[in-house]
Amino acid sequence: MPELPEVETIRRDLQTHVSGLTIRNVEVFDSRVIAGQTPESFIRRLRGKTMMAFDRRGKSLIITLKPRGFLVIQPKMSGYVIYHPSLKRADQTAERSKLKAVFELSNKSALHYNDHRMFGKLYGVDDLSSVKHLNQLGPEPLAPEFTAAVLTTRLRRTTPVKVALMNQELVAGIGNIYASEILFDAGIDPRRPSRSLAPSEIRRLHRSIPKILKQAIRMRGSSLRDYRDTSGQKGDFVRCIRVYNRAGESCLRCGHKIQSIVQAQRSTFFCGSCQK
DNA sequence: AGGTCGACCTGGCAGC
DNA sequence: TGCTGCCAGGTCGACC
Repeated sequence: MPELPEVETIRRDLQTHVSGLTIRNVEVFDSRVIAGQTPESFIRRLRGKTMMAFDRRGKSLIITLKPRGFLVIQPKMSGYVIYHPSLKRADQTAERSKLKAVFELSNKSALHYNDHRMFGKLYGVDDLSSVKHLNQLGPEPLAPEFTAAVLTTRLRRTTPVKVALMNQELVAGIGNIYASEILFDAGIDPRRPSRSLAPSEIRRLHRSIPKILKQAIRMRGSSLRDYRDTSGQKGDFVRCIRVYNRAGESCLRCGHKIQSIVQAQRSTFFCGSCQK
């Protein structure tokens, strides 16, 4: 799915294009994307509300509504949001089979929520505390509070460091691509128990996390398959990827073959020579 | 407490 | 040209 850099890209785009616009109508094409309520109650809750602020927590987008309420979008593996400056009929979009919900806005523009695997969720709530996963998220890795000391505490466990980085309760927003890329950048073997990292290694990791995430945000994220930004464009970070999905290819730093292993049921990619 | 595993879904692609 | 099996950016709950 969209990880932190992709959701942050969507957030910035929406803030630019639809801030202050009112949701005139909502259409839901598959009720499975609506979390915790019927599509009818979701629609009732959102209709007539004005989108005032666009925030991100981890991999979730949080839209603050006026006079009250929030729209939370959790795209998971394959969700993304497209902004259509002029209203289009749903059946005229190229994304028809992926289109799960349409938000018609006050200036005749529209937001389309696409998600072909349908793991993603849309929440319409009055109170953010009712969105359980948001309350369990660890610190934001780009916030000043995310210090090396905080990271040290968070990594005090036996879990392999790659698995720990992907645990949203320890740090919010890092997924499978960026966990591998961050560990390559820091020169740390993903299989190491996270508590075995020396202070100097934690400091390296602590520098690599924002470095890679910010670089990915500048490149507008990674599009391996589904992900698109709000104008339908692919993210460019794929050009900067050094290990993810490169099993058997040469390490761009040392020339050794990139290895692939499975950790916590997810593929991990690393260079056994550069990462110790 | 902390780890692993199946489940949730659809579709693209490699290999036969 | 099918068909089968595997794989995919995430998370949750059941189990050990």
